[in-house]
Amino acid sequence: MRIATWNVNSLKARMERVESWLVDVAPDVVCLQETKLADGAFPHMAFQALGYESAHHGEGRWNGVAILSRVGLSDVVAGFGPDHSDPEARLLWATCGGVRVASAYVPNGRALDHDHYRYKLAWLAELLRMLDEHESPRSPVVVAGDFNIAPTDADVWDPAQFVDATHTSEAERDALDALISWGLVDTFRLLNPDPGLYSWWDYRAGRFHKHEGMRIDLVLGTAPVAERVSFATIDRNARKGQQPSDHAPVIVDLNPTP
DNA sequence: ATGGTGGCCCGGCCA
Repeated sequence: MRIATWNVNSLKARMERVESWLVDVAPDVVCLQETKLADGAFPHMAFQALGYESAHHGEGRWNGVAILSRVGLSDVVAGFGPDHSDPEARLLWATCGGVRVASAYVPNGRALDHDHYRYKLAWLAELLRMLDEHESPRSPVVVAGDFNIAPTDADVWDPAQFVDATHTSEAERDALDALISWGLVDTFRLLNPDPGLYSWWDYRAGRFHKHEGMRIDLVLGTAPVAERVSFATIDRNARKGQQPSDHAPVIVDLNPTP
């Protein structure tokens, strides 16, 4: 089973690229972030024509997450569940091919002294609470998306540029470590230990061409998922050419269940 | 160099 995550930075602006990428890469499950669409504008039919069922949780102008699947899509839950509201559309769950999948768009944080940073930390705590209450680390669970956190300094081209900034702060990394301690594994890193592997590059200052980016898009999986990982890559080709997203997709292949 | 680019939708916010 091939599972991928991609922050598309507006599905409306990216739809042609996403469609040709689906044909080329042939993923079984795709988690999308930053669709920037209302639910009524989501192109379910276009994805169905390519063989994918889809679910979307959006609010229009900002945020928006989706899951595409050609291995089944059921038990869809938007956000943190009915009893725990989130003012923004950043989380969507579905069961696909025997795996409980979440598409997550973690808040950016903006700045360490900003309210949005406190929202980011609270949001990550809510995600952990939801995992604790509804999922088991002994079951196949994937949380994939744009975490807006670089797990270590090896995931940042120049850590000095992020001192006193978001994405690398101790509290953010502690929150990510709490998810890992719950029982999630950074599946990409299992097969790709080298530094300098990034999934996001700022549009400005030619960062992509200078290989100056960060690895902030993660496919986290519980042990029953991690032990099936056969291949993992970041699809840098999708960041090239005309009108790319500023993120590249992360692709992880799982062996069949034994 | 406290900018730069690109998305929203058309002035300013957000990443």
